[in-house]
Amino acid sequence: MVTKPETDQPDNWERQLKKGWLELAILASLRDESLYGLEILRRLEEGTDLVVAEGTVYPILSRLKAEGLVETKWVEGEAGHPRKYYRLTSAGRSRAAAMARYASGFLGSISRIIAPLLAKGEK
Amino acid sequence: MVTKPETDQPDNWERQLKKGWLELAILASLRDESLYGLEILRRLEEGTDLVVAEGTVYPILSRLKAEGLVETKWVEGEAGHPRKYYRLTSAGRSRAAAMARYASGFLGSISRIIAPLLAKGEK
DNA sequence: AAACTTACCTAGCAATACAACGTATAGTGT
DNA sequence: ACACTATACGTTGTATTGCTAGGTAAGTTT
Repeated sequence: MVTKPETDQPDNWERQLKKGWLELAILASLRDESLYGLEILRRLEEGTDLVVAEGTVYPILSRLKAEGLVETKWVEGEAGHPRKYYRLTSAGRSRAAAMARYASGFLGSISRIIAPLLAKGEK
Repeated sequence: MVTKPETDQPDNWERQLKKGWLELAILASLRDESLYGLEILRRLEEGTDLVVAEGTVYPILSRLKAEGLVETKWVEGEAGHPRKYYRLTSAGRSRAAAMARYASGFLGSISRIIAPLLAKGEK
């Protein structure tokens, strides 16, 4: 019989809270400059709580391209493997702005909800 | 040939951004009082941007109970159908506090990310 | 030429949210 | 007695997401 952890994924909910926000984070990281895949990944690790794996970022980038929110350009040289640089399209820029506006309201709601839970004494 | 909307679900990403946060919102709504299913749903509609359907709330409540985060009590009278009241357990209270702490940091990250996107002129 | 590094990509799986249904109890109208 | 409505709880199937665990490709180092 295998000792199988039943509810022993104490940070499962952490993963779930991040769902959907990666798309916004990636679009936001491309606002001012073109970046390539792994570079985006590193920006997210440094600047946010959104630590992700490669297998997470690339599918999202493919999706964004399929939706016409970003466009790509291969660049050779500089490094071993050629890099695929991603750039926001105008549609991507609009989407990023719309998501940011929605997110702003959403964050306000959540802030109000969790305020009482953050009071000292609640552990 | 069918006229099929390709990327015409303009608010699909809205749904995705909410993923995972309902659990926190529900736990938070139960902090001070016991509520029953539909009452929780109405609180969320009034107090937050988290407009949800019944088919969304009940499975989550079942999950929370299975995890031991809430406990239930049937109450008859008052209304037609007996109501199932949900109450936080001590484990649920701890979880709510932990999620709130994590969420607080997460909200900060997202705020920093989207700040440039909210500047006027971005539409 | 073998090993390492950087970079990109692709199944298959688990978890979530939702629409659309179904069930149960009580009250109201005729 | 019968249909109708309102309230409340529950379930099934589908679409979407993110992740683990692999694989491919190009160039540099030893």
